[in-house]
Amino acid sequence: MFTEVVVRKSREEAAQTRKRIVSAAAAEFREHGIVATGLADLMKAAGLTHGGFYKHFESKDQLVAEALAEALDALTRRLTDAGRGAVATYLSDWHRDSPGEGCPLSSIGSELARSDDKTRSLATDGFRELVDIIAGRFDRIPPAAARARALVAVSTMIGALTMARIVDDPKLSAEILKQAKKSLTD
Amino acid sequence: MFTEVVVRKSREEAAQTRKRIVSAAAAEFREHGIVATGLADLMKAAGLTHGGFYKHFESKDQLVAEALAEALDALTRRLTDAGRGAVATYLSDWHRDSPGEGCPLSSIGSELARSDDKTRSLATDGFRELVDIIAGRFDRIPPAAARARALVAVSTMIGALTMARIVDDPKLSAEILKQAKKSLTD
DNA sequence: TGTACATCAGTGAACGCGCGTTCACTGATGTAC
DNA sequence: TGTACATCAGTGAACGCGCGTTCACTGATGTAC
Repeated sequence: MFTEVVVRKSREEAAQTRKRIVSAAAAEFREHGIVATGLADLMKAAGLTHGGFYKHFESKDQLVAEALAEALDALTRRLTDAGRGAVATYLSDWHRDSPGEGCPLSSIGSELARSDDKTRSLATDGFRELVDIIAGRFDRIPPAAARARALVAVSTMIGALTMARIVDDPKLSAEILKQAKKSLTD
Repeated sequence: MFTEVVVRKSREEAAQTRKRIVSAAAAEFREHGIVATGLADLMKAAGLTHGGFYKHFESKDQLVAEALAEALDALTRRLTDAGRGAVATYLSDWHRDSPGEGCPLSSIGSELARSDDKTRSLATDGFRELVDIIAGRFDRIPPAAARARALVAVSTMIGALTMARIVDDPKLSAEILKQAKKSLTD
């Protein structure tokens, strides 16, 4: 009969709660889409009730921006760590099958094009960083040429991953990833 | 019989109404996203009230499928007509600035990956057709190699168009389209 | 040091609203005889 | 042929539901003295 009605957390715990919400959002948005994900579901995924949301964020849009930033940050770190295997990592079966943990430019790309200024600005920064990482792989050609090639390579990676997920034929899906990998891994 | 040959006005009008709804949906879904587009808005765009929707369709999902089919059909016709200019047409400023009239794989790509079987199957067919059209451009190499190259080329086109729309820097957006065009138009 | 009080993270009900879907109804169109 | 009836596209109200957001409240945490 000891129903715990309210438990006020310390400030440190509150900061951790905030991070938990952002992480849950980063996963849910990428998995189910931004518009299709409700705040109540999101807060539940973070282990909270929906009413507390506005103690941490001003609006859903603000959370979208922060979740995108976290997702992009995790991606660029992962690809930087992968080094020469960055392209292969991006175009892997694991990445295709784990939209909730992968590149947001692919999993919510068409929704990002319709998002607000802050979110699009963060997406732009993330894309530029991806281009830089891939350009670093083309170290035998001049930087300007490497950047130009990387711009196309990243576009190919994003398009290929998106299509590999849309397509309902596993063989075609595998072929898309394989050919894209092959063409980008001279 | 005579009555079967003679066009019955009301039924013909109903058939036209149906087409108008599908066309309005094809535009609205591509412009604002599938989930974000309500049936009431859609029917209004087609000049009707929302109640009549289910006289023509079983569900929103069925309309999504038909609207996607129309959008893909218009795209493949446009690119076929463009001939050698297919890639340039796809990666044009006009296409970037007209998501409601262009390629659905780019404008609603991430939503299609979460759509039902019928819709994903249609998207798969559309993608295959695009690959065939682009493969036709590579007529100096063996068909199998041309197809492999086209698979990557179409992925690049879709990824580049998606990113050109997301990015908030007009110069970067133009550069994405330009470099993708350059790399695909040897 | 202990005590009084202010702060504020989190709860759960409630707000107005729009969603996809259903339904009774209308009235022009199509059919039967 | 005209008349009676059936059909059905389209209307507009209504359904239950979930949305983003607001709010009164709780009670542990943090602060002042």
